[in-house]
Amino acid sequence: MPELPEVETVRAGLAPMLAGARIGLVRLGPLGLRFPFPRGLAGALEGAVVETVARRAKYLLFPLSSGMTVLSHLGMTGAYRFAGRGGLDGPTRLHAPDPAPVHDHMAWDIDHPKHGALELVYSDPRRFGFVDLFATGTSSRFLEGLGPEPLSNGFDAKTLALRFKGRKGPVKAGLLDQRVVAGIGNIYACEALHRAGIAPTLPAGALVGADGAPAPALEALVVAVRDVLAEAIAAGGSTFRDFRAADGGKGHFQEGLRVYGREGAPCRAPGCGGRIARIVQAGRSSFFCPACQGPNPVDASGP
DNA sequence: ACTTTGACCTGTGCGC
DNA sequence: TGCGCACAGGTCAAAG
Repeated sequence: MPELPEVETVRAGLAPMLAGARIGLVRLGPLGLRFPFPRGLAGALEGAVVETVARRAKYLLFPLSSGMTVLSHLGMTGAYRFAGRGGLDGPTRLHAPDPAPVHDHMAWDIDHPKHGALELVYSDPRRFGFVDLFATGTSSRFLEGLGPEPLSNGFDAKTLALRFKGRKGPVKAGLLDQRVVAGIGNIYACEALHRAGIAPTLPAGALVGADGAPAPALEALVVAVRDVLAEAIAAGGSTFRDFRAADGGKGHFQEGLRVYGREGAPCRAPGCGGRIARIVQAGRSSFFCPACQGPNPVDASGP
């Protein structure tokens, strides 16, 4: 489910309640998540103060006063919510989206200097999420090799050209490769390609000139990626199916989606008149407009 | 070295 | 109404 804008929305929702809070009792479900909970997780959390709530790519990071950092990935269906401590009558529980206790897998009692005693609950029906624990200042294996943050200065056409050069696979797969650029998922890959007018099937390497310089379309793609992610963050993410922010609220960027989930609907590009198509690439749906995307922007000046 | 395909799970929505 | 199937925002490991 959650891509960078949704994870950022979760981060922003957690931070005011969690940063500065001291963690009390930690409860971990017996099933674990995608992987078993790391050994020592509860011990690292209990008694520690959460220093900040940070994000890298689609990962949430909780650096603790104990010198450890907890990393959390939401998978497809992971969600955090706050509840009143110890039962159904806490005030924040009222905002929770229909709690389904069988899918609650982790809960932290927390004590915040301003907000008092609360419980932070992680639920994840499909259990594709996972948690890691590492010493602050070292790294997690999940963070190794990640590409640049797409909204940072480290992401530009030059660095993208370096990673796309010679790549024969489709540009859609290139955008989803977290080593190329970190945080883009299926929705925003489709949206960015549409905004840049690039067919998802175009080989990534076709956006790089023989001299390694980025083609104009690649410059456009960088702008499109930054724009769509920034707009989605401003809108609180996309609640396509079941994404919920930590306060239980829905994002509303799905209204701004131009291709994702719109198979058969008219293209929203001004004056286009095409219809959105869906194809499957690498086992995942790609939505695009055959009329205004590609098929081959780089060869426009070719033979 | 690279790219594609399962596998991991549960829930939902659709066609029959 | 009920059943079976396709599909879902993720990543990793194995197979090509």
